Amino acid sequence: MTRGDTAPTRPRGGLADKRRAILAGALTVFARDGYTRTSLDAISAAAGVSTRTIYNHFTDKARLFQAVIQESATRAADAQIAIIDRHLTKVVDLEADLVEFGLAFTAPTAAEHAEHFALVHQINAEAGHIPQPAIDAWQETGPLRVRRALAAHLGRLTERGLLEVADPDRAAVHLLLLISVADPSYRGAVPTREAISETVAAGVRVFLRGYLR
Amino acid sequence: MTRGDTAPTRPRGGLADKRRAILAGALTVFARDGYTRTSLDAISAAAGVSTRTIYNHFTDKARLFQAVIQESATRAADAQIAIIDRHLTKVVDLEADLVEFGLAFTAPTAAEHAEHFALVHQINAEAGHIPQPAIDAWQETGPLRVRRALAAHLGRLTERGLLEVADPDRAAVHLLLLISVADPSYRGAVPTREAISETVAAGVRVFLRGYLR
DNA sequence: TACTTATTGCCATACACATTGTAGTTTACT
DNA sequence: AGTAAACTACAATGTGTATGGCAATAAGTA
Repeated sequence: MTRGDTAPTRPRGGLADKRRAILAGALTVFARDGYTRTSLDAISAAAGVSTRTIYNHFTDKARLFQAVIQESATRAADAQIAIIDRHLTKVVDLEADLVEFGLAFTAPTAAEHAEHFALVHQINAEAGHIPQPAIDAWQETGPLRVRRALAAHLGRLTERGLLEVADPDRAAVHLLLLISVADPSYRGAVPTREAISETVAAGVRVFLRGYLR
Repeated sequence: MTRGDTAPTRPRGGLADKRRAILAGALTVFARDGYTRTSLDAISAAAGVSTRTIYNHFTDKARLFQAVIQESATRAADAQIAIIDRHLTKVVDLEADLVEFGLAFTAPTAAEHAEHFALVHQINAEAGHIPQPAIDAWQETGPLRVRRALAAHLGRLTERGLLEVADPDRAAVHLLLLISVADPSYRGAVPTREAISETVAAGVRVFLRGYLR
C-alpha cells in the first residue's frame, strides 16, 4: 500500500521502479534484436538490473515479451490518439488540417516511438509463435483502437458535410496507408523533411479526392 | 559442363538438384520461423538433405539466408510483374481492369507466394542484422522492380489520357497500398473472397478519384 | 567396370543462453 | 536500529545448435 499503481503482481516493496526499468530495457532490446535473438543478459544490461530480478517480476521470457508489447502498444496508441484528437476535432481547412495531422502523425511519432515500431515489425515476424490471445489483445489496445478513433472523426466530418465517407473504418485504413511514409530504401536513407511533407501532402490529396463529395 | 545453369558455386556434379531442394526447404522454414529460430537441422529435414550438404553448397547460415531472399524475391517479383503486364497492357475499362488487376495481384499472389511474404516480414524484422548490400540487392530485384513496372504502366496510361499521374512512382506506391488487404485481425480471420473484392474495389475507387482527371 | 565427385551419417567441439538455487547485501519502513 | 522484502552476484544445469572433420556410400561419367 505504499504507492500501489504500477506493479500488478508480486514484488512492489516501494524500492522497485525496477519493473519500469525492465520493461524499458526489454523494449529497447526486443525492438532492436527481436525475440529470439534477445538474451536476458542483454535485457538485464540494458535495464541495469540483474537477470534474477527479471525472473522475479516476469515468470518467463515469453511473458516479459507480451508485457512489453502491451506496454508499448498502449503508450504508442495513446500518443497517436492524442494527435488524432488534437488535429481533427475542430477542423477549419480540411486539407490543411489533414496534412498537418499527417505530419504530426508520422514524423514525430516515428521519432519518439521508433522503438515501438521496430517492435511491431518483430511482432509481425514472430506472429506465428505468439499465442493468439496475446496478439488479439495487442491489436485491440493498439492498432484497432487507433483506427477506431480516426474512423470516429472521419464519421463526424462526414456528418458535418466535410467528407463523404460511407465506411469510416475503411476510410481510416486508407488515410493511414496514404500518409504512411513507407518502404523507400529502408535504412540508410534519412527521409528529408521536405520529402515527408510531399509524401503526406500527396497522400492527403488522393484521400480527399477519393472521399470528397 | 554438364547442364551448368543453376549452381553458381562449387558442387554441380549432375546429381545435384540438391541446391534447389535446399533453397526450397530453407524458404519454408525461414519464412515460418525467422532466421534466428531456424536451425540447420530443421532446414535439412525440410529439404531432405543432410546438414553437411548444406554447408557444401552455402558456406554459412547467413549466406544461405541471403540466397533464399534473392531467389524468393526474384520469383515473387517476376510473378507480380507478369500480373501487372497481363492486366495493364491493353486497358479498355480502366476501373474494371484495375479491380481485376488488384484481385489477381493480391489473392492468388498471396496464396502461391505466401511463404515469400512471410519471409518479407522476417526480413523487415531482421533488417538490422542483415548487411546493407544484401538488403539493397533484395529491394532492387524485388519491391523496387515491381513498383517500377507498375509505375511504367501508370505513366503509359497517363500518356493515353486515361489517368492524370504527375509522379508515376508515387502513384504506384499509392495503388499498391490501396489494394493491399492489410492488417485486419491478422491470422485466424480468413478474409472472404467478397471481403477481398470489396477491399480492392474500394481501394481502386479511391485511387481513381485521386488520379483521374 | 574403374574413377571422380557429391552426399551422407556420425562424431566432436564450442558456445550461447534460459532458468533455477543460494547466500549475501541493500533498501524502505517502523 | 531492526526487520522484511527486494535486489544482486555467482554458480550450476541442461539444452540447442552452428560448424568442422572423417570415413563410408551413392551416383554420374569415362
